[in-house]
Amino acid sequence: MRTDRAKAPGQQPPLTQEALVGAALLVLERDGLDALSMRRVAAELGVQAPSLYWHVRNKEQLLDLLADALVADAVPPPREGGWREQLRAYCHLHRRHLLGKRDAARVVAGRFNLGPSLLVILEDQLDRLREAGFPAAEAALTSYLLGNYVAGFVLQEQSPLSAAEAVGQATRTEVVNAARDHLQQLPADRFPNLVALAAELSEPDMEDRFAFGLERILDGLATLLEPAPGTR
Amino acid sequence: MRTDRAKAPGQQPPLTQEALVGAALLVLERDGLDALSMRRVAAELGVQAPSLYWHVRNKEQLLDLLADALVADAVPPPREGGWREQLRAYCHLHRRHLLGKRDAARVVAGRFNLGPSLLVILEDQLDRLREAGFPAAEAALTSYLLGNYVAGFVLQEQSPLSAAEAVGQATRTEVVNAARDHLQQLPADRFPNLVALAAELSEPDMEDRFAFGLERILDGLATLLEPAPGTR
DNA sequence: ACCTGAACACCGTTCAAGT
DNA sequence: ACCTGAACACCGTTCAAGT
Repeated sequence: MRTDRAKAPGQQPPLTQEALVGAALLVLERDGLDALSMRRVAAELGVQAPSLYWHVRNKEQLLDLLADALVADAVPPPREGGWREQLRAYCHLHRRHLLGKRDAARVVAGRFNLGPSLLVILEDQLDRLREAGFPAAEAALTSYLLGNYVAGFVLQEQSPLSAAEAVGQATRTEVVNAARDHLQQLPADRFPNLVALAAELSEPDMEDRFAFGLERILDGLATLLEPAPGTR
Repeated sequence: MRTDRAKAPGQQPPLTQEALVGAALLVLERDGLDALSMRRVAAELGVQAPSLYWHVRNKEQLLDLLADALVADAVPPPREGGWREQLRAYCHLHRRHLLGKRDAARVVAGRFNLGPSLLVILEDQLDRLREAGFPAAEAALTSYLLGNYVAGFVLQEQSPLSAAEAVGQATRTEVVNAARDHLQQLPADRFPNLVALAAELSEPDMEDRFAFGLERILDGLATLLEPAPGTR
């Protein structure tokens, strides 16, 4: 085997943080997060693993940098329409963006690092929110809420449904069917709702689920911004 | 060293899935998720690592079981007050419950396995939602939304703020202060909102953030259930 | 300043072999 | 049926040593 070295033909590009992140992006996309090791990133650069530690404190820091790189090429929606339309577009784009990159949500979710790319997005979002009339504190809270919602949702969405699927021993629809059957065969006296809603619960139309949650949040933000007539 | 064996004085309790899960819970609470290895769980049971594979397909399956065990002792809120109060209480309890167990959100979030304990909670939630007048499909979507929100939120909340904190080289307030300073020193012409909102963005009053998002969601569900007067 | 070799202390998982 | 020993193919990280 011995594929460790001589893999990258030209290793003239100097080893920098950006080079590490580029290699990490490549490994992530090609091999997935579980296979993303320091050794493999190093091999991608034609270098030994310990060399990376000169440019990066540890793997966690590399993952922080990777997370920021994953949102670097996100494209904000056009600045037209009301704040609702803009936030909706923002979230749908963000979801699509994460879904387009392998294991992206697993890297991004639960990682609070204010990298340069994220700062640009955050600034843009806050600006739109302020312009829409959101007070400062509420704008910050809203931005956090939306980012959290999208990342958390896609995390679920990108995760294997079960250990069986993760290991490739069952396809996604097999798992879904098994789940529905399982729910339907529960004792109807103890779990009437699960039995009745077996299909809705097990068949994950993620598009619908995402839109549902997002519209609830947008509605909630609307009543915050424009309280219902007669409330004040 | 050799602490592998003879650690558990009585290994008479037969090796079962429940025993594995119990040991895994113990290791998780004591050593954290990063230290939760098959070998360590086995050691906890006075047994060799390969033995576990007789009772469990692989580590993923053990984590699935662990995730369900983590919500097994969740206590649903009292069944009094309107649906809003009940859902609010549900989510706050769920958050507190996850926060109370080390790395719990990291195990639970992004893992969709319908274990027995989760089924009980789901049934109870659906029942309350149906009783409150939610149509079947909306009840299922709402339950998913809330579960996703809480798990995703706590995942962020329980995660280290940066690689520095993870490695114990900086305290949480040090990281927060550094983040605030970083935001404040950004060029004010390009990042006016980040500079202005530096404090709000970097000082994470997680209690507030959680409540804010939750109230928005509840408001959104309210307008779904009881459309604003004059809308129809 | 930057990279390598060798090593340490681990991993998850398989599989023949034991009982 | 259930557990062990030994092994395979890996990990992240440190550190002296090289250039």
